Amino acid sequence: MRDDPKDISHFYLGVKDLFEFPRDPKEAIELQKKICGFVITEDYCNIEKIRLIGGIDVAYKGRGAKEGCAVALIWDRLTGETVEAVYVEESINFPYIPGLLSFRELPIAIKAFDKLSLKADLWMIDGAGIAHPRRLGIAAHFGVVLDLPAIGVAKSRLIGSHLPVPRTKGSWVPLRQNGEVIGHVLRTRSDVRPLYVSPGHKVSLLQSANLVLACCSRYRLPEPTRLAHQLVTAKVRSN
DNA sequence: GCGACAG
DNA sequence: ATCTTGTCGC
Repeated sequence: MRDDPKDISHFYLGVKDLFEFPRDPKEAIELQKKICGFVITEDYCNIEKIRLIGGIDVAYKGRGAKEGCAVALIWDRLTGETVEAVYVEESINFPYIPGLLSFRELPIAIKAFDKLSLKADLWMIDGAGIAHPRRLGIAAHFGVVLDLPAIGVAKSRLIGSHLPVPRTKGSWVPLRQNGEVIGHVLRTRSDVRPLYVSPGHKVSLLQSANLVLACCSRYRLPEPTRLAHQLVTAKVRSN
């Protein structure tokens, strides 16, 4: 159990609400409504100073298996090297329900996060940030709960609509819902399906896209997420 | 009622 | 996410 509330969200919600993961979908939705009000979509640090970026990915053993595996790692943006990586396993009970992904993967993601000894300046999470029905995708939930800057990097769309994205790397178009911009559809590689990037917490819409693009070299996914995915996949299929 | 639907 | 081989292209 945690006992180190540091900001407004922790002060008003308390560790009980923040680290609670209901089994009941109805309760999960109510909790999202309660937490979403604390998401911050403004930059909380100089982009220039962001050097260590964290990445987390979850994998499952078998088809309907309940065993989940997760890798959390910290990638150095300047050297392009992974400075630390940890692996954890845990049974996963909550089912996959569009809109409630965090209640399935956040528990094990936090378990992996806690195992790290180093601290990242920012986190990139597979899935949506505020580009979510209640503006609390897994990346936003992660950010508020841990009080850390986070960005949602989804490989496909959950909600929102957008115009076609130019086919060249670096191009992007806003992702919107009812006129409100909730993220960006970013082309991280020419002629390759774009990514759906949205702020998770303490990062703006513009910087979210800029940072993800800054972490992409020759692959579709940004390095932190790509490397984490590569590691869990290797781990899960070897055991 | 009928589709859509992160991982 | 997961079940799966080869294959087309830069």
